[in-house]
Amino acid sequence: MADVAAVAGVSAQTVSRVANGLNNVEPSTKERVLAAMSQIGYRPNSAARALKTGRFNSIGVIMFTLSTFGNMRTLDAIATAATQAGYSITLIPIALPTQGQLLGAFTRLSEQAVDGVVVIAESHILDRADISLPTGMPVVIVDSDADDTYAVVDTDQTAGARDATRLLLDLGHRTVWHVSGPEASYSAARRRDSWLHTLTEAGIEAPPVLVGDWSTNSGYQHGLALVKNRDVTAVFAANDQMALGLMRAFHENDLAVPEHISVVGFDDMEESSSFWPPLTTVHQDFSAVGRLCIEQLLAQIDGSRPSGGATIVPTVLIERQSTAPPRSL
Amino acid sequence: MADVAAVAGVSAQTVSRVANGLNNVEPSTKERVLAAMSQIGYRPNSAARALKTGRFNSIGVIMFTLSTFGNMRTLDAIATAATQAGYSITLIPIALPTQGQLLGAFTRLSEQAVDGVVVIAESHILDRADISLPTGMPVVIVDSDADDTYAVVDTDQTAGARDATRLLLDLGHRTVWHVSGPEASYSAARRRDSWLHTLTEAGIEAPPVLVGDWSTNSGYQHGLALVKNRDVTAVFAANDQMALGLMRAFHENDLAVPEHISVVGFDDMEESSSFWPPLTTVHQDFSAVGRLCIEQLLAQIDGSRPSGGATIVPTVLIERQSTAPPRSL
DNA sequence: GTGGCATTTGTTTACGTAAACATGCTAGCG
DNA sequence: CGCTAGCATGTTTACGTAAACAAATGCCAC
Repeated sequence: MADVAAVAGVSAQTVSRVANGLNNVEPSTKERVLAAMSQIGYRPNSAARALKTGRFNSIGVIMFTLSTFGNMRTLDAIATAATQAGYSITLIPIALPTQGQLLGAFTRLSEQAVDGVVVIAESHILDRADISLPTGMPVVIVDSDADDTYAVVDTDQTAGARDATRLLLDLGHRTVWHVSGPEASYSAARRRDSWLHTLTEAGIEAPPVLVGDWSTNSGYQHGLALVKNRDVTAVFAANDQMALGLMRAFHENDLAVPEHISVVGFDDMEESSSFWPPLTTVHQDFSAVGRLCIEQLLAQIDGSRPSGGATIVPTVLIERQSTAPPRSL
Repeated sequence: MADVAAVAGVSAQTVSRVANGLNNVEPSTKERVLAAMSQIGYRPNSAARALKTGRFNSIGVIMFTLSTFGNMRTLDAIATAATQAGYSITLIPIALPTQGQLLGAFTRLSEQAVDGVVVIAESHILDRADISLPTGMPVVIVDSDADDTYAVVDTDQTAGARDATRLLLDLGHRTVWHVSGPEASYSAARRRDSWLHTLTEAGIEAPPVLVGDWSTNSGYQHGLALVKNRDVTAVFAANDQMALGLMRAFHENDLAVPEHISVVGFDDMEESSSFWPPLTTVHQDFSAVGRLCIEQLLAQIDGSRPSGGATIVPTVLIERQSTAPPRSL
């Protein structure tokens, strides 16, 4: 900066003003400074700027895995919204959600240059008392328990699972089986609870929960088991990938979907409409989740909003061709 | 830091030494400093540290979209590898790969606190003379043209597409149709060229290229058109999603896969083994690509390696149930 | 014509840290 | 016993920037 100032024949402060686009600079001076900048190849030093202003213009995102569809889409939306607001994204992935890993990530993050944090946790781990973010750091949590201290943004898992279950009941199925996500996942738990509640409310005793791990293969394995039970006419899978695995198992055993068995998923991946048959599923608006995360976080950062409270994004049930009334009707 | 020093009764420099884990500190002193740190809740200021050391311990990633399978997997691998090496990831997404957007991203990045950049470009845009990274910034490019100036890491698109095409020819198909990725994509171009070359080499005149956009739906649309041409017995799609769309169109029109038509994809998504039928495809090792990116970038950062040169990651053809000899055989 | 105000530019300072250098102390050796 | 080497610790300084304050100029109203 000093070099630029020397070339342009002005003070460093004036260079700073030009760099920051302040308007109280004579146009001719500004031009001279800009010329000097490009001549020298001046690049502002963000470290120094951050040191001075206390702002980093960056948002940290802690995730357990990028490799699930929902997390990826959420990250995409967060990144897009953050970029539009002039923030960049600092990504801190955690391979295994062990406590040590998480603690490490938070420590790292506290040393990182971020103005706020989005945690895409998918588990109960945040409840642990021994884990804490640096005091005063704005936080928004996605897809996890809501401690009142933190702001939470999430899809309406409950309504989505209820709609999926009801659809199958309304079609005339006597009961609905459920392939859930893993035990540790909070959204899996909520989908399962809502499914259970919907059945109970209808006076139906629920069949045992089939616990999967979100993967296509776990759906396939449960599908192979279900094939042996000819009473099964309707299955609600907690995500589209497991629904796909189920359908593969059914196909391989000559059980037609939806003629013999109806299948409903959750997520509405881009591919789901091209599965065979096209999958009836619960659409999640990941873009809205990401957008709201940034919105809330920025509000916390500029101090215009307290940290607590939950924001729920509605779901939409998309009926395609994997659901039909049971054959006996 | 000054507060910590005061509480511990030492100088700020000693606090700094403790914070950086230097060993030339008396154990008792160290203990006192650590106690003072946790009492005060001291967090090192990364901006000041970066300002002083010139190192940010962060790697920038410029991407056009997170929403393709390959980009997401690559990012995941990059993030994992970077984290293990003690670096965090700064993400800069670009919604539309227009020149202005890209320029803006590079400008932003040059102001960001990064020690190096990975560009996941998927297009020719980098060739533009008017776009340049800050001089001296280490760069690795994935999935794009190789200007000799930059290091490039990429999947062996050519071998993958050749293997896919050859498989179909070896099964006895008289020709192989191709649904390509979008014009602007470099990897799409290479897969198409390799398909074309393989056919030509076998003395077969290639059918017209069907240009898709990676999406399931574009595969579906081309599939609907292909159905009308009963001569088509084999299709190679440039990614798994388009292959899925193709199969949907074939199913809807009672063309059995692979009995009537064989389909091969590219990518080997997790879901592909559960498509109906399970998809024969070309497996890409995205983890290796990500790992190599970071490896090369870190080597550039510590100065142990010049910037040029390409690294190619091999592919593996995975035969599943979407391919078979043509019916006439 | 003079006082006051707005506008542009310059000067000083501090952000939190780590490198470079300086100091003081202890131990080991002849 | 005195000298030096080595180690723990302290002091000074600079990284690049922007806020706060100061100064210089020009303009307007009375």
